[in-house]
Amino acid sequence: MTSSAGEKLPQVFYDRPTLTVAPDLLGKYIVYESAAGRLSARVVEVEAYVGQEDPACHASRGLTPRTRPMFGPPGRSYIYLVYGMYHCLNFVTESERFPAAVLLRAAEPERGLERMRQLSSGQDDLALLSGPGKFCRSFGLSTEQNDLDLTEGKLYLEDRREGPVNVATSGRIGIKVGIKREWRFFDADSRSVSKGRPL
DNA sequence: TGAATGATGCGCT
DNA sequence: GCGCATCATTCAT
Repeated sequence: MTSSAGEKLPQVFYDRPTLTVAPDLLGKYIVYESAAGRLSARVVEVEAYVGQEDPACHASRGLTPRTRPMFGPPGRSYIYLVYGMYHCLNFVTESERFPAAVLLRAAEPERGLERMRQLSSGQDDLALLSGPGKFCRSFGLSTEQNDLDLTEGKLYLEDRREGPVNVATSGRIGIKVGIKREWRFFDADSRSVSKGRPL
């Protein structure tokens, strides 16, 4: 195939318990073959949103047009608009009909830095992808990329078989319910994790 | 600390 | 159907 160094993560990677997939995503590479060139970044911060019993999960209010991707098969994208101006990218996990996903919160830029600077002018390179909204803006992602197959198309994750990541956990950020659950996972050695509440 | 900014979904009529 | 409170955020003041 045309893949470079890494291996595209297959559907079985996503078809596992969300709390297993989330920390496993740290150290993987998100790749987007956009019309303006190839963008890639190393994932350093994610959050898990698991099922209808999780009050912070969008799916807690049932199946709606917006949340439909989460109820679909694993290995697809779920992108939505938040606060009227920012987009958030999630990776759908677990089997079809069980709504769960991992929110990508931060990454370290790798390829396509010029393009990212163009899309998010005025940011330090290190801050380009340090937050869910910033990530989508710098990658040029919007609801047009919602519900894409991450195992087939231009948006996907790569495993480069890096060494183990120093995984740390904390409560999730920016939500009012379900805060007790320590379902935020980040690379403790990365300087690119998002701001937000302290640990 | 709060303003920007708009789709979503709930609770009414 | 219609209106309004709610938001998995960011940046400027």
